Amino acid sequence: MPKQENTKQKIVEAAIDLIAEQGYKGASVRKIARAVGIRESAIYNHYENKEAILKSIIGQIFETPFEMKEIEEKAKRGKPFLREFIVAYKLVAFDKKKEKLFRVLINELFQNRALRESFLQEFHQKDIKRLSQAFFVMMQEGLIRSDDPMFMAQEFLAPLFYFRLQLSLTKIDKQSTTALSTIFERHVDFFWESVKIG
Amino acid sequence: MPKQENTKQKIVEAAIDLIAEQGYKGASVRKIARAVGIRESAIYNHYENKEAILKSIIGQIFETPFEMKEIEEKAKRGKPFLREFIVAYKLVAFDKKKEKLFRVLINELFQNRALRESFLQEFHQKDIKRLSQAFFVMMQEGLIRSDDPMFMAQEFLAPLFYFRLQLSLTKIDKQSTTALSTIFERHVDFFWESVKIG
DNA sequence: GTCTATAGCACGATAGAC
DNA sequence: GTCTATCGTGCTATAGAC
Repeated sequence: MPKQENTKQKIVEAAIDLIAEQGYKGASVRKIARAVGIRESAIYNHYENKEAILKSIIGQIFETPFEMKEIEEKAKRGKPFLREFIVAYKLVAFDKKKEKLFRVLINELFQNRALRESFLQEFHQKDIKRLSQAFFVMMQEGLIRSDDPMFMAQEFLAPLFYFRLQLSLTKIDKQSTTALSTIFERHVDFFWESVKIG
Repeated sequence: MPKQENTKQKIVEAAIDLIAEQGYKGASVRKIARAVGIRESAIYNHYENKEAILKSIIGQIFETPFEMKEIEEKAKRGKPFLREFIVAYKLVAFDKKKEKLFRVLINELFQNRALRESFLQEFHQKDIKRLSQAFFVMMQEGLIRSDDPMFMAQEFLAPLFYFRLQLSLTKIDKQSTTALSTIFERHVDFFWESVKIG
C-alpha cells in the first residue's frame, strides 16, 4: 500500500474521532491535521476540502456490516432467527469503530440532508425489508400471530435503535453498561413472547 | 412585562430556531442578534455569554409537558390508559416548539454532558417510572401478562422515541408525514395485542 | 507530499459613548 | 439597553518553495 493511502486513511480516522466527539463544525482541519501529525495544508493533497472528508465518512456509516443469507430458510425456525439477528446487531453496536460512526450519524443527522436520506433509506429500510420478509415466513408457518409484517419489523427494530443510543450515551460518560449488556437479548425474549402462537 | 424580558425571550427563541437548524456551534451570537434585530453586544446585556443561552434552552427541553394524575386508577382500565398516554405523547411530538427543542436535544446530545444526563434521567426515567407503575397495576388486575413492569415500559416507550425521530427527520425535508400520523396509534394496538390476556 | 506563509473571513467577547 | 468600534483568536483554503 502506497504512503499516500496510508495518510489518507489516517486523516479520515482522525476526522471520525473528532467528529464523533465534537461534531463536524468542531472538528476543524487544524485539529485533524494535528491528530495525524501533518500541517493543515497537507490535508488538501488528499481531500479537496473539509466536506469531502465528511462525505467519505458518511459512506462508511452505511457500509453493510453483515449480510444475511437464506433469510426465508432461517426464518422458518422462528425465534432462533431473531436471536441470530440480535447477535449480529450487538456485534455492530459494541464495535468501537461502528460506535464512533453511530455518534457521527446522530451528531450530523439534522445538519446533513444526504445523511438523513441514507439513514431513512439504508439504515432503516434495509433492515425493515429483511425482517418483514422473515416475519412473513413465520406467519405462514404459523409460528407467530398474523399482522402486517412491515409494521411488526418496525416494532422489533425501533427498540434496538433506542437501546443502541442509550448504550452510546452511557459509554461516552464511562458509566457502567452492565444493565444494557443483556437488554438486546431480553428484547428478543419479550418480543417473541408477544407474537408467538401457543 | 418589562421590555427587558421581552428581548431576553426573543433571544432565546431565536437561539432555539438556529440551534435546531444549525447546531450550537452553527448558531453564532451574530446570527442570533441578527434574528432578534439587535447588535451582538446587546446580547450580553441579557446573557452572560453564549453558553448561558444554551443552558436556558436545555432547561426548557425537560419542562414536564403533561402531568398524569391518578395513574393507578386509570391504569385499571388497561388499553384506554395507553391510548391516553399516546394522545399526550403525540401532542408533544407534533407541537412546533417542542419539535424544535427535540432537534436541539438530538443535535447536542453527544456534545453536552448535562443534556445527556437530563435525557437519561428526566426524559427517559420519568416516563419509564410512570408507565411501569401502570403496567404493574394492569398485571395485578389480570389485564396483561406477567413480566418485569420496568422492561415492559421500556419496550412500550422505545418505539415512540424512534417514531418521533422519524417524524422530525421527515418534517425537516418537508416530506409527507401521512405514513407517520397513525403510527403512534398502531403502536398501541400492536403493543396491547402483545401483552393482553385473553 | 509536506512545508511556511498568508489571505480573508467569522467567531466570542469587551470598552465606552449615548 | 443599545449602539459603534475593536481586539484577539480560530477558521478554511491557497500560493509557492523544497
